[in-house]
Amino acid sequence: MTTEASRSRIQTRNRQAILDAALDEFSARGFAGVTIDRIAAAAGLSKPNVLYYFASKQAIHRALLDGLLDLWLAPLREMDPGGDPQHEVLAYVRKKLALSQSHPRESRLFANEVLQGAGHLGPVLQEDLAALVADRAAVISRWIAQGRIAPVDPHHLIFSIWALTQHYADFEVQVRAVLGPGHDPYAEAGAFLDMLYRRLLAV
Amino acid sequence: MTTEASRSRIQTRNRQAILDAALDEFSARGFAGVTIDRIAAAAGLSKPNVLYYFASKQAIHRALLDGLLDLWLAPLREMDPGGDPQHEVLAYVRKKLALSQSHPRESRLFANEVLQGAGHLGPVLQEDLAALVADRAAVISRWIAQGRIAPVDPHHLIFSIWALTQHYADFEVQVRAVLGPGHDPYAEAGAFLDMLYRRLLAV
DNA sequence: GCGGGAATTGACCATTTGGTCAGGATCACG
DNA sequence: CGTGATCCTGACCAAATGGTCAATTCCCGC
Repeated sequence: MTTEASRSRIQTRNRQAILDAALDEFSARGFAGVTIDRIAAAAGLSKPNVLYYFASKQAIHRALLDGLLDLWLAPLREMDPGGDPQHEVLAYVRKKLALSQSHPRESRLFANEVLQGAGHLGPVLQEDLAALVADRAAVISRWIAQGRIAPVDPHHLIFSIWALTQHYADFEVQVRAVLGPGHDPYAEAGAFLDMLYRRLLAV
Repeated sequence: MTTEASRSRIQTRNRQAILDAALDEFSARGFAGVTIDRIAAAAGLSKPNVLYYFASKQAIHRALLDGLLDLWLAPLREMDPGGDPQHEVLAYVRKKLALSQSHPRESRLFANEVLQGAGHLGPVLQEDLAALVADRAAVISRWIAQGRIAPVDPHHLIFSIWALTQHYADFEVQVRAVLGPGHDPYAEAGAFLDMLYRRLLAV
């Protein structure tokens, strides 16, 4: 097993360059649309050298996908069952939107993957993801039962947050085409979503 | 120019079979992930025969994309500026959700395309789409000015409708993984979205 | 500064794939 | 039925691509 510490400086640098280049490529073209040559060029390496660090194109893709779900779900994990319901949901929305803004490539990689049937993510989705959501949905249900937020379907509330926040990363070209220049999509989205969830959840 | 009427029965049938098979494939794997052979097999034809009907793989893809935007935007076009604001928005949401349910492949094809930079759709997006949205945003702004719905950013209101409805088609595997069996995602989504937009727009 | 493992590469290979083409089968129609 | 146009196919090609490998260069600890 190659541990993180056991890697030389060159290893670390080149592996990182490859993963970064690959994230660019895969998120913008999908798995099949990418060639190892492109990744190599973008990383400033030769093709055989890329294959010296990763066994195959698949392996690069997998390395990228591993851990992606963790990053993606972190904000949901951070939702505090003991906090103020309305504040917790709004905080989640804001964090998720910030994630779309700071990690649009990851968002698109994820979208590409799910869109195309989630081959590699499939099992993880049904286990980890479903479990986490079930847990959070239960928390939200409790808040509703206590009359602290308005009644809504907790699952679809979560879906709505995913859809609304990821939309700005995944459909960025469309958003920009529609808004035209001179707009800050994320700033406007922040205000809009804040208002939306305030009104939706107000008792 | 080959007009619709000038096509023989065989032409019509085979072109249709090819487009249908290609829609399956492209929506599920993206442009690069599809081979002409796969399309041919799915359509029950040989590869050269497919190329007898379409000049290239690109041509099939383009044929699919042409007209897609029209289908996609039809419900927005149907929004009646003279109607009741709240009813018009809710009707739009319902139609768009119904479209996701009845045409998930088209939704995913569109998502794939936009996600990957909208190469072919790009120009159309900036012209037709931007113009239509600008027009509808103006209508919504008027409704707000008249105090007939609550104040919201019209552009982001429209984005939210796209995001929330298309999510159920584009991320279907995720939605199903989270909900588990025994759920009717679209029925639940219909109720949820109805409530969401009622609360958002209530004066 | 040197020895050995790590890093890198040019050349190469097999397979896949988009696309062509010449000819054969089939159909519509007089 | 016959004939011309439409429809279809097997065989083929060139380019692209994932991946291999032997040989070479580089780097780091001694």
